[in-house]
Amino acid sequence: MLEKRIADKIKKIRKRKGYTLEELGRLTDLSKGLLSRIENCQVSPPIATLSKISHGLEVPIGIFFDTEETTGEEEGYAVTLKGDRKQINRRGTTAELNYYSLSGLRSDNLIEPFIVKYPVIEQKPTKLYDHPGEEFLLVLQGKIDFIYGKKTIRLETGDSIHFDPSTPHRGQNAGETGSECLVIIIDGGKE
Amino acid sequence: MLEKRIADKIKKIRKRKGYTLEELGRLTDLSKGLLSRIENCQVSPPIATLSKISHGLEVPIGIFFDTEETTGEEEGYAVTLKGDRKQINRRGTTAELNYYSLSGLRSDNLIEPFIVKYPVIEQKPTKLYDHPGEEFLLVLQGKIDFIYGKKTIRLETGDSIHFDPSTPHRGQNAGETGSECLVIIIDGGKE
DNA sequence: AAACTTGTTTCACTATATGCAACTTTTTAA
DNA sequence: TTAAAAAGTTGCATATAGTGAAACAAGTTT
Repeated sequence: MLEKRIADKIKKIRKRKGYTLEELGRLTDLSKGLLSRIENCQVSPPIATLSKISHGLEVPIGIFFDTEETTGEEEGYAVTLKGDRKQINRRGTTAELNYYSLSGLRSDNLIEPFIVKYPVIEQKPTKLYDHPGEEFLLVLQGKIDFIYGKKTIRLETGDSIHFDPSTPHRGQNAGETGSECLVIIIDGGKE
Repeated sequence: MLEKRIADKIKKIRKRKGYTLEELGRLTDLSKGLLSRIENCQVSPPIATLSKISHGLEVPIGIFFDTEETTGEEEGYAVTLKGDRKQINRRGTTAELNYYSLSGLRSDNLIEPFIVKYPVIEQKPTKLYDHPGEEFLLVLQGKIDFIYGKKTIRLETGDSIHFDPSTPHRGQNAGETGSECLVIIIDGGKE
């Protein structure tokens, strides 16, 4: 029962990361045969083995033992209804901008989606942000002046931009009404 | 290291509950000699054994693992104006669905953003897709029935879902009018 | 002091996890 | 449709976890 849950999780995460048994075997220093038997619940691996696997998959070992309710999280998805978006504070973010997370998934994910609402009136000039990874922005409502390095790019509703966020950047409202953007950030590997 | 932490926790809880090794042995169906070796970190017990211990101590097995340190987490941009979206064909995609790429960046990127337009009338039942990586979908217009494994999830305009695409999935229009979704796909590491 | 409790360790033995290689199944290529 | 390659499974030999009993080394109690 417990082993079954753990086995399923290992397999799911391995698949999500696109590894074969052999590749995970190389990452964990375990034979692919053993990994197969673990995923098929034919053995009860010792802690040391489970630890190797969690390292190979780059997930905290604890998630194998979470007894979380079987919401979508267990199944591998997380829905965020329009009215249920949670306001968040991203590091380095002014209080004036409104960020709403679009994902309830846990931290071992690549995608970090949220909605940013830009008020009509721009307060004090916000500073530019830069960080590793990759970023994508789609204007859902209103229009935006997107500052990227030394350039400013006008983006209207429906326009989008895909860019390297290591260049200092930020958006600011450009219309008579407030604007709304979908933003996707991907962490560039590890920190 | 990990075993040490677990060992210490077991011993601490056992002491707190006032059990001797022999008593815990009776509760768990394990020999006191073994329990001693586990507490002294001389063996790496399998999950099954750890499970017995957690039951005997009446604690959730997860607490042995709850350290929760999250491991890891040119111009460089490409704008796509609303009218300039390029129609594309994704592999394994029926011709009936309309895909529009949102990125002009070169191919070594993580993010693959596009717009999918679902027609009102569903043609022949499309087959489900599965692939490694991660996926995010936001309904821009209309409503969608999102099929994920054996579940079907109704998503209205503004709703979004973040999910593991290794489970077979697909969306289909659910309203009187056509629907439009933003979809972001991330390749799961290797190719 | 002796008797008792608790925990550690040793021994021979059994049960199970592991690596390796052979095998079967699935996927890809042609 | 085949043949070849890749991914996954399984059999076997070995290493390690697990058992029970008993010996040992503490610390308590009377």
